[in-house]
Amino acid sequence: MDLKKKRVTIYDIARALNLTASTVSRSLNNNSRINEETRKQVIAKAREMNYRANSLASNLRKGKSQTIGIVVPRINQSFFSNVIAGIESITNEKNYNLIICQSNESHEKEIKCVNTLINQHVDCIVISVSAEGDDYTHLQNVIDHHIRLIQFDRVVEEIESLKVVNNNEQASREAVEHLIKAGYKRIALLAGPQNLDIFRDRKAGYLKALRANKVPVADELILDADSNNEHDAELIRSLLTLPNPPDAVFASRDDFLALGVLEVANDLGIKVPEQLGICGYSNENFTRITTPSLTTIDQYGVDMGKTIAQTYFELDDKNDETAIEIKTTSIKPKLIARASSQRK
Amino acid sequence: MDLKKKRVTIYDIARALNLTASTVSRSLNNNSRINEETRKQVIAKAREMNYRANSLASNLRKGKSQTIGIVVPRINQSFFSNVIAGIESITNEKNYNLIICQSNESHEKEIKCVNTLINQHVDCIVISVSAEGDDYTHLQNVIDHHIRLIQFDRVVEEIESLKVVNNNEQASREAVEHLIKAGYKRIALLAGPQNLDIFRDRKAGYLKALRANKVPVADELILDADSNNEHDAELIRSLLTLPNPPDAVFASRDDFLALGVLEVANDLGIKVPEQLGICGYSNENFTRITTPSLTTIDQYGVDMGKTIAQTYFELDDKNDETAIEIKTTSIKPKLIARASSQRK
DNA sequence: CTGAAAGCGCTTACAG
DNA sequence: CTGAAAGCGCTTACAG
Repeated sequence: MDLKKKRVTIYDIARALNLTASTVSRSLNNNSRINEETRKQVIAKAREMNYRANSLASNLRKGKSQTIGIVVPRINQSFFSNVIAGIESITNEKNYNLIICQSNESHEKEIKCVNTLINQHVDCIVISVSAEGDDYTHLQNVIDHHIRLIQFDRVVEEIESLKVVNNNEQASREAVEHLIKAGYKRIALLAGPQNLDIFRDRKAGYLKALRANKVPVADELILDADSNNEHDAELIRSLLTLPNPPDAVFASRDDFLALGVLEVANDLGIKVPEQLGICGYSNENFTRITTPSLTTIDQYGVDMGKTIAQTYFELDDKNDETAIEIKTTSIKPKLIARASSQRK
Repeated sequence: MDLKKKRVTIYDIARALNLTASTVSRSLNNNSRINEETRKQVIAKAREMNYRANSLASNLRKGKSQTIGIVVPRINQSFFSNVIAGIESITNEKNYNLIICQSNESHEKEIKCVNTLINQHVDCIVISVSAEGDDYTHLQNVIDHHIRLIQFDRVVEEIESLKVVNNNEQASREAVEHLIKAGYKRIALLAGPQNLDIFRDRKAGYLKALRANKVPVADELILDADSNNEHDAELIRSLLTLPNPPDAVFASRDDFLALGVLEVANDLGIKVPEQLGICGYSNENFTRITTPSLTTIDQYGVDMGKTIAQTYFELDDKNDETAIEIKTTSIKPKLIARASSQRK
């Protein structure tokens, strides 16, 4: 006993107007040569009957969905929500839809998201991979199903796709040189999960900065933080209570880790920035409002998002699958020097 | 010249196995009485051929999409991202998909989001309306198209749908009574846009608290803040520089406004909490880390999200459209008293 | 347990 | 400019 009334279809409109579904469809999509009079009638009747197109049907027929799927670790981190906003600003004009999914940093969930998007026949999948995991056949799968793949920020090098990234190595190098210039001598690195390229690059930038400035590299000052905030405090505490502790920390994983450093330092009675300099990564909103405010690196998320969408539409215009250059677009991030890294 | 190879369909699998599409479909959906041997063969072959179901087709055929659409003002505000996380935790188990849209506080964009979701044939739309706007025919439209509508937090009373809300009046009353008990005497209210129920309720709670405690109501201490952060600073400055200024502010719109109060106070050299008490709303992540930390109200976003999803599935189980009670579930929010409201 | 057939709501060559 | 017909990839009553 299904009481649901059925929705109005183009056939209902056609019947009401003594036309065929073909004509109704053409009128609604203001496509080919249609009598202007007919079109107006159809549009009016459609409105009157409160008609809504069935995207499932039209997408199935057309073989494309005008939809872009986005997979990010977390939608509520500034960087990712900025990228999403950037993408949206472009797709809105083009009347494309966005399906946003979050992997919650779980590799398993990420695979699920990607598979769902493949099933939904999205035209493009935009992804920044989760910290876990090392098997990327699900990304290859996207390509194999003829869906455009665009990776950003946390990209998997060996998967051949369009990529939009920051120059992480350079930004990290600048950040560490900034700390050196501020007079810090024992600069620790809290690195992100080293299975991801971006975090390896940041570590490389750190090492280059030290070497270029003849600052000795101390292995005990280099620690890997996983993506799980719960373990941050212990890790930081172990670092700051070393017999010969650091006088600065570059929390290259993200600002949440930098905030953790600030909090543990407060806890231990270590003065920031006098006794300890801190630099984070990502320019999260909160970095501006801590005391002292946190030095960090802005990744230009909105610009990255726009670039991603533009890249997609450029290729879509060409529509020539053989000619895709697997190009990587790099955006230069910017050091935001604030109080946490400036000794009086 | 379309070079796209076509995807594998159930017909391809059927052909490879000398079966019919019917049998393949049944095997893949492990539905009815299918020979276990056949099923195993089909599954194996599907995997071998890298088959992916076409959700567009199956949803079109089934007339439902196992998808829930969510429309929120902003995905990167703690409260909304918590609600989304809560919904996700339930829908994940049930293998439902989520389409997340943000209205960016624009009424026009909200209408566009809702219409897109209607066209996509989602089974349910979960929405918290934007601050702008007073015409809600787009919500009525959802119902008219036999899509389940669930409103939360910022609900429109006159639209008959399921609603999951906080008791805003009570929470606000408690917040203001907390300020009174802390010794503040001239408590200002920065209210949110008064076209929305929740902000009217919060104002009502404020007024009740004052009256119940025989604190005089001063009209010049009650200001409406719109949803646009850009105007906050001026508004706050005008309030704090009154000839007879307030000694506390309840920023009932949200914590961003409370943060603005803290910043303007710092600017003006007004000491918080000694000279000025502050209370915000929503328990944004950053409220914990300001100096002083901000008193606020936790809305239990994750719980609200879970309740929303559970409510949907309960009704879905009944599947009896006539018997829907248009019930409203209310969740009691909780005052989080921190340093910004506690005089030494 | 399996097959043949219809149909979900569209769009689009093909005719006229 | 409009119509008739096929088909997108599935699912599901109806037979057997």
